[in-house]
Amino acid sequence: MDVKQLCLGVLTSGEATGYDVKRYFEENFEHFFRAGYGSIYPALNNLLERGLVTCTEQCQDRLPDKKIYKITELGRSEFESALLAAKPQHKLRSHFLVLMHFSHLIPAQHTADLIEEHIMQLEATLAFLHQKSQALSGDATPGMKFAIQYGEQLTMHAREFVENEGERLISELVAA
Amino acid sequence: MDVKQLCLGVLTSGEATGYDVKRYFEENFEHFFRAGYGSIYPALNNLLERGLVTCTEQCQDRLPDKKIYKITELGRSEFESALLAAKPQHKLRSHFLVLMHFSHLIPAQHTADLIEEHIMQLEATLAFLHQKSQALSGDATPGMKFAIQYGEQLTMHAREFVENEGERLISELVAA
DNA sequence: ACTCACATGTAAAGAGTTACATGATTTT
DNA sequence: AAAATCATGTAACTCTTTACATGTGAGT
Repeated sequence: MDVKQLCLGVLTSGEATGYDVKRYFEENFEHFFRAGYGSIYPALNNLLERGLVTCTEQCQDRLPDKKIYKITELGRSEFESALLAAKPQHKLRSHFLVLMHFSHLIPAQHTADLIEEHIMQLEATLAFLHQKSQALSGDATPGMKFAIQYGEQLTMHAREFVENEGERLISELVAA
Repeated sequence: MDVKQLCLGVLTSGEATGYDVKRYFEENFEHFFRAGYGSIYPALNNLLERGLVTCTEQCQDRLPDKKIYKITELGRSEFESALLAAKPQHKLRSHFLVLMHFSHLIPAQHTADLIEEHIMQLEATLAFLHQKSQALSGDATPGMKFAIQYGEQLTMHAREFVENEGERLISELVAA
């Protein structure tokens, strides 16, 4: 499951430009898989070379040409194989927790600031996912709902933990 | 916050060999930051070159020589600066959620298997963190406890979510 | 005047993972 | 007899991030 395959996956729900694919990533995968233009555009060209997608160039009045990508039958079966072969990895990479682990080496105020910043980030994510979750339309599949609600619930619990235990942590650091 | 800096951080709590550093990663950072020998050994050599650690070679009877690394004053201040400069990123990368998002493209049974596998992984992590959390000794700092308990709590909530909503997801997929 | 949305890409650098390579000792 | 623990490292590969490079149109 790399960016190439994810782009293919995005294209299973319809034609899209590289720009559209990026937006799809942002709107649906933001909390568990991110990709920038620097990996999406090369990925689409790679899929094109391998015949997994086709590309139609559409000239636009004053804007640059659009390249509209469409998945082929080969691409669709390739994606389905990839789904069946993929291992369900699930990994957190948190500098925030690294910093908390070493919080005895920094001023307590700095730790407090980091915690507050982290809570604000969690709240932003939560606001986004909550709105997504509320706006789930009929064409969202059960799996898509599951992925969004997973993010929503877990982010909620993370905020709760960090709010409660964060305060305790600060007071213990100040006391010491 | 890369592997080099984390190695430096590990060495703030005492001398260690590359092997020891790896073990420290496994026992303390497993749920939020992982590193293999392939990044740890080169990292330690880099720190040595930059004078942030010193190295004492200790011959052993029948085993290969040990290289015992120790942080220098320069290393210590470098690490503290790194802690102050680090951004508290916190990112999940989940192929599991990708697979759930696209679960309408695979057999319901496969989704069920993936969910079960994920639950088992969560339970393994939970068992590990729970034991860690229970065994927290007096020399664990409040920050270290925070990082472990964060993992424990969030993994617990994740398991709860996946157990409940996973079953609902499967039944919705089967119905469709 | 500035920023956001639209639109596409490349190149270089940085980071991490995996496989390879070696070998003794202890435990199962 | 096999696997786990101790112990170090390299090389190739994969992957991602960041910066660069360019430009219009609409809204504030």
